[in-house]
Parts: sequence; C-alpha cells; structure tokens
Amino acid sequence: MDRFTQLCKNHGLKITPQRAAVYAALKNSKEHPSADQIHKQLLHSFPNISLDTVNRTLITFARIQIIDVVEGQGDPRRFDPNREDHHHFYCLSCNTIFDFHDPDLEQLPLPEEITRTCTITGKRLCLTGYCEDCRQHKQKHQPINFCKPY
Amino acid sequence: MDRFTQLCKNHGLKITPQRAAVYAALKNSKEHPSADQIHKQLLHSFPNISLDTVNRTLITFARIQIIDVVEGQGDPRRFDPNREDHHHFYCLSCNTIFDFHDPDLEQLPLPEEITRTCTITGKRLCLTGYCEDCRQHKQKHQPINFCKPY
DNA sequence: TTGACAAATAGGTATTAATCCTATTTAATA
DNA sequence: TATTAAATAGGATTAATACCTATTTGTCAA
Repeated sequence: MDRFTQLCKNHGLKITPQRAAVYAALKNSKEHPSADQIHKQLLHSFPNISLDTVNRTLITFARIQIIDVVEGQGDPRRFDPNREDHHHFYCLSCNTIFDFHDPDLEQLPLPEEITRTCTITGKRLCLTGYCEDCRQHKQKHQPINFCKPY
Repeated sequence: MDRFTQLCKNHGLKITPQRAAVYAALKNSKEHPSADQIHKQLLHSFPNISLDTVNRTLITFARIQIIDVVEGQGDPRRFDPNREDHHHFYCLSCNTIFDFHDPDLEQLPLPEEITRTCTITGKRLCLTGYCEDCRQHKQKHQPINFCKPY
C-alpha cells in the first residue's frame, strides 16, 4: 500500500483517482501551485475533472495535515500600518493578527546562499496558533488557510 | 505640515480628505484591517466614499511604502506539499515561492511572552525580494501584495 | 484669486477566486 | 454483487478586487 493510500485510510477518506492525481500533482510540484494551476494540469489526464473537486481535495488534504496552505493566501487582503521591523502571530480561531518584536531574530544571519543569490527586501516571522483569548475555544472558525491544525 | 501631508508631497500625491481619512483609520487600527473594514468604518464620516477608493488608496500607500500588505494576502491560495520545517522566499517579480532551511532559526527560542500566553502550531520565516533570475529585471509584475518595494 | 489641467473619486460594471448546490457516480463494505 | 455513504461534475452563487468613465477636486502658475 503506497503512502497516499495509507494517509487516506488513516483519515477515513475514500481513495479516488481524482484525489490520487491531485496529491501526485502537488507532491511533484515545486511551484507552490494554486488550485487552478493543478486543475489545468490535470485536465490532460482527467478531461472532466472539475475545479471544485481540485480545490476541495486540496483543502481536505490541508485539513488532515498532509499538505499546507501557503501562509495568508486565499484570505482577503489586510493592511499593516506598522513599518518597523516586527513579526506576526496569526490566531487560527479569531483571525487576529498581532505584532511582536524579537531582537534575537532581527540579529540572526540568513543562509549565505540566499543572501548571495537573491535581493532581500523584507523579512517576517509568521507564527500561527491560538491567542490567549482563544486557546480554550479552539476551532471557532474551522480555519482552512494557513493552518497546521484543523 | 503633518507627517501624512509630508509623505504625500514627497511622492507627488494629492492630499485629499479621503486619503487622509484612510491613512488615519489604518494608523489608528491594531486590527490589520481589510479594505472593506476600513470602508465600513469611514462611511460614518464620508457617506459617499467608495470601496474602490479605499482599496485603491491603501494600495497606493503600499506602493509608496508608507504601509504594508500583510504577507501573502490578496493572492489566490497556493498549496505546499512540504510538511517538513522550512521557510519561504517570495520573489516579488516572478511570484515564485521557494523553500529554504535554516537550522539556526529552528533553534531560536521565541519570545517568552508568546510561548507563555499562546499556543503555537506553526512557525515560518517569510522573506521577500528578488530571486536570482529576477534581480536584474525588477518590477516585471509591479507587485502590490506583500511588498516592501514597488 | 482664479483658471487650467492633471489626478482622484464615485458608482456602476466586469472579472476572478472560491464556494455552494444538487443530481449522478463511485468506492468501500458486507 | 447490492447497499450506502461519500465524492464528483458542472452549473450557480458569492465575495473580493479591479476596471471604466463621467464628474469633481487639488495643485500650480499666471
């Protein structure tokens, strides 16, 4: 039994050709693709596969924590008036984002390969979890995005 | 001349009552609000202000780097098959996200106040900038989101 | 102070991403 | 192989965002 089959069985998910194809497509990608990109790619092998199935399947995978949603994405755009060096904590329950500072982190040198090859214009540590108010009342919002837990 | 007026003048922007109100509303907020939230709030003082104006104004402010867009948000949702500890570099030009590892960062203790009061389920450093391929050809996509530069 | 002009706005329309709805199909189980 | 719950396709809906254009308004120079 392959790994994907095992994962589905562990979570009571049926093993469908569509699911296997979505999983394989994402696993083989280094692009951090969108549902739409995966859908377009799979249309070659599954001419009738729907975008909804692809999106729903990806979200299912994120909920059972076999893949992740890239942080923040898929949510309405939010703005930040604070231009000082700071970092973000995202509460998965109430969607609050609060700022924090971390002088140690600001000092931390970045990997040499990146500083050598790329131009860096911004740096932010993104923590996810449950804030002080919400830690007792988890899953109020059944977060899909930017979630480790579900 | 107040700070907002100064910033607008520096960038050749006209000082309009709408802009001043949007700027003040965001500056006074700790909520990392969306355009829609700011729009609703401003309707009390500007009964005719349009959502487009609020959104456009916020994006203008982000372009001149007096505010920021919260990382990732506003873009179509993208997925990540990599469940190991890793971090993300976002290229502002080609929209590539690539993974990198940083053992030092993984070791770094987080601020005690956060670990004491919150439950942390995820940790990711998000770097923005221009990747090796794009550093010569900046601004190909005129990034709005997650941008320091414009 | 006023006139000219470019820039910004309002409000309607269009587009895009994401989700919902429901009839049909399918995988799992006995 | 029959049953049943789960999953899918495909169309419809919603929500966020961007576009379009006539009108208004800051700005600047006379």
